[in-house]
Amino acid sequence: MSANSKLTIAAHALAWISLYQRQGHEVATSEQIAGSANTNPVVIRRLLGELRRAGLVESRRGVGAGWSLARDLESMTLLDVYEAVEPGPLFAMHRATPDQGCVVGYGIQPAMQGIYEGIEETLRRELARVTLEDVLRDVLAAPR
Amino acid sequence: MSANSKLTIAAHALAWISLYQRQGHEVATSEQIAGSANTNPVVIRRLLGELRRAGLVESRRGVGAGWSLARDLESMTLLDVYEAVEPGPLFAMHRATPDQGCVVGYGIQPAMQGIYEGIEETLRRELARVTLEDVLRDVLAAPR
DNA sequence: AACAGTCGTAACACTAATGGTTACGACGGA
DNA sequence: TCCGTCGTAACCATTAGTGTTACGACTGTT
Repeated sequence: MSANSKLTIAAHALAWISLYQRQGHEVATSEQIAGSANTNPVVIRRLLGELRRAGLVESRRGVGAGWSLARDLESMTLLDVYEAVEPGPLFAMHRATPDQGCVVGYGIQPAMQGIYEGIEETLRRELARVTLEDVLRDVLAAPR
Repeated sequence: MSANSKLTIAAHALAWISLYQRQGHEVATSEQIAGSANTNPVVIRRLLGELRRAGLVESRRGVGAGWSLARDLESMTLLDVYEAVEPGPLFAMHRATPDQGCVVGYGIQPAMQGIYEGIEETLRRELARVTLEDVLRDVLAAPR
């Protein structure tokens, strides 16, 4: 499947910002976060831009600019982040419309759509059970 | 996320083969299935080849060749199909190793891996709850 | 023995998504 | 006015999925 690390990087960025703020700083820069995540600052800015549209973070411009949390980590779940950065459904239908004259071709899409909806709902429930505060706690619990 | 229709096409093919066999035919050809799914026979052969490796279907060669089910649809779940056609994990880690000198960079991967494992286990449980017989029933239940 | 139909698979092209990089204008505090 | 950072466009590289052509391998039939 997709080698999609957006959810991981987003969680990384949120945990980093929160920890940095707890150390007394007001905002974190995309360059600092990119250094920790070992990627490019533009990648971080793009990703945090999506999180800002979802109301999870805020950004300040000008000198002394950077990113800060818009809400408490406790109130943010992986589902919030997932919906902010992952647009489409988990499973896709046929690329081309199947043969509507065939019984299977006619009925397969409604059948699979119903099944997929149930599965994705379960996935969302699982993602909603994990807060970013949980993530940060797990991060700090890693053995040295 | 990934526009990945392999699971859908695989379910389509299995339902089609089963229905065709219930009508008295021994084997279905990749060309027939491709006609119903509106795709190329080679795509179907590749996909069914993966299902054969997983023990879900069998193929016969020579004249009068084609594909047949290796097991009853009742004993096949979407998880069997999913594992046969989807290789990797649902969520990926960072492309490049994060900064191991940073607390977050050091702890993020074990933390996310633990979380992701739980979520994927839930996904597998959901997929295992749906048999291909369920899928075929839903297909035939589509209103005309 | 030859033929014909179908699988098995390699090779290639096309598309879309993701991620990395450079560049540069916009913004706002000093 | 200057400087640091965001916002965003543009482009490239890589990868995965899909569609297509081609052709050898296999096997029942004639």
